[in-house]
Amino acid sequence: MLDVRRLQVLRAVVTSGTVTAAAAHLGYTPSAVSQQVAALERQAGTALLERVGRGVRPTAAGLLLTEHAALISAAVAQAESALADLRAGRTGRLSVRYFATAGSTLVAPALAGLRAEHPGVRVELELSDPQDPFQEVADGRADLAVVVQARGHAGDGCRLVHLLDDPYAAVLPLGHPLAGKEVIDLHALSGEQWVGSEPPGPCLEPVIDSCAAAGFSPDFVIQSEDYATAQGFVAAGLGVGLMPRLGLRNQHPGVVVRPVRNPEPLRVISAAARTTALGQPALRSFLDALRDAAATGGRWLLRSGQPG
Amino acid sequence: MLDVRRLQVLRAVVTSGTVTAAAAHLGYTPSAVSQQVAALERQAGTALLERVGRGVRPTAAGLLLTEHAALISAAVAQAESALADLRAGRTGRLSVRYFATAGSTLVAPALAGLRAEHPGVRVELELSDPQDPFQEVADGRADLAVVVQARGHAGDGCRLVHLLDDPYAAVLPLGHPLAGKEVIDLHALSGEQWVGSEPPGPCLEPVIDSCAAAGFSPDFVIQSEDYATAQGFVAAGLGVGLMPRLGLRNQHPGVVVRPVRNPEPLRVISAAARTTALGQPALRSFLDALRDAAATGGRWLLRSGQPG
DNA sequence: TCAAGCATGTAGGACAGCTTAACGGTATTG
DNA sequence: CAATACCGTTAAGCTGTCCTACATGCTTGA
Repeated sequence: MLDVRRLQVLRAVVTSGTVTAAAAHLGYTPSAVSQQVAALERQAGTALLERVGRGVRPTAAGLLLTEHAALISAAVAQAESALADLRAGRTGRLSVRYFATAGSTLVAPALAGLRAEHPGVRVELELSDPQDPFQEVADGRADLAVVVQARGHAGDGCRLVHLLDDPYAAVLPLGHPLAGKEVIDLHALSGEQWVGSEPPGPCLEPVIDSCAAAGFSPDFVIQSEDYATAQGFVAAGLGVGLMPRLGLRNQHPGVVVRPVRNPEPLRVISAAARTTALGQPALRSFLDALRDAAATGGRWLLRSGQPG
Repeated sequence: MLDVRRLQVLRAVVTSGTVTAAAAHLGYTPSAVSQQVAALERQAGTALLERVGRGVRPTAAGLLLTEHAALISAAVAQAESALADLRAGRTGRLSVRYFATAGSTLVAPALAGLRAEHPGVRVELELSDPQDPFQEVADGRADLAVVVQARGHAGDGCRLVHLLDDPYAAVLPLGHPLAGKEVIDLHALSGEQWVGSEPPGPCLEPVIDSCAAAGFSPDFVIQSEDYATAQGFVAAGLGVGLMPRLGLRNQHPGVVVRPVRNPEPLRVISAAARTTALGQPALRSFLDALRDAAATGGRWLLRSGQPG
């Protein structure tokens, strides 16, 4: 196998014309260069330089290897350039997992911010069950996930970045007796029939826990899978519901939304990424953009919390 | 600058999947491989491998560098292949110098032989003044020269390979008094008017020297530059000449050619090549072909020497 | 819980590679 | 034509690199 380093030395000699000039150019002594070329000749099995007068001239084999050395050097330079691009975030891939209600408020503006800062980064978005995108991140199948923080989840080489506290609100049909109140005490809903709006998981937990804290257990008469459908059930008078604010940005005309207290259920929305991947500029940029989006989104949540 | 050797180690790890397997494949210990990758990570400024469970997984940067390592490896392999082709004589360039009368008898058949054995070798033929193609060979402007050996020419890093002794013959006009003899004594031409057939140089020297040995100095009444024209002058009755057999393969109808003796002038035709270039298979093959052509050409010279 | 396998550190020794110094050869200059 | 300066090469010596042997931490399967 030819030694690439020695090929570069040969190239320096051939382009410089003399061993001494090449040595000066490389920061070596002429002796070192001469020895390197001699070693390369031993590897190649052929003379590569011919002494002529006071200097040297490449043989046919030497010229051939010099040309190829240039090609190899270009390939290495290309690798370095690609690596630099990747390190600087000018290129690369970012695999992002998110869940439905986080899409429009958090992911979409964050993606716009990333695109502005790192146009060369290709983002692969995938809607995921909110249950365990952790594993996908930890396994490396994804680089970042927007998740609803569950109780037991201590990061597994993963770093959780807090984005937003998403409060749940009461969703009542128009004309419901409690619709007149500005803020609803959670216990006031204890006797109602309930429309469930999410499958068991981290999004349902705050509801169950808060109701338990208020001293009752909700009586689900129907179970929906998404908040739009659940609002339809509420509007149809099947019952009341508790839904997170992020799921209520598109509000059904047949329902009223009221803040809840004592306690106010919350779900914590975070971003998860591998600790090792945290150095990537593109990922950091996306995280920052997510935080920005969460801040503005949070302001909107607060405003909508006080209906006027 | 990225170390190419370490890139290959990284590639082995990524393709093998584990450090241990890569080490076994490379003939190293896992520790050595791990250290090499660590050093490469230091050079690259980024993590390239991530520990996952019991093995390792390449990061985005690691995967990128692995792909580029494959490209670089291919470039090196191509260089090695090209070098092997050159060494084996499957490719390359051969710059050949020759002089006019050697062309048809020596160079042409030799070239055919070379083509049969090394079809990939490109030959650059150039008609040269026969005076000093030595310098062109020594300087590397040519790889091989067919030359007329001069007296003082001790090779200057050049090797001379004897090809042919080319005897001079007397060229007489039809009806010349000496045309009836089978063999002509050189001294018999001492009183004649002479047609010179070559400029001063290694081809003229044997004529001058032989005449001096025969006790006279030729009286040139006209000087030609080539043998065809010189034969025309002889046929026109301007005088007699001494021309080498190789220059008489195309014989003018108005002349007769007779062998000469006491002494018989000779020019020695050799091939010159740099000693350092003597290892090239293509050059050796061409030299062998030249010797073959000289042998068959020599037989022809002998036959034509005894006109029937 | 134990054992096997993997990756990764640490210490030590072998090797490669660079430097210094000296030599043979070549072109330039007086 | 002699002297000089320059170039490439070689030998000897030393420093740094790199690999091995061994130990450790960690993960997975029995």
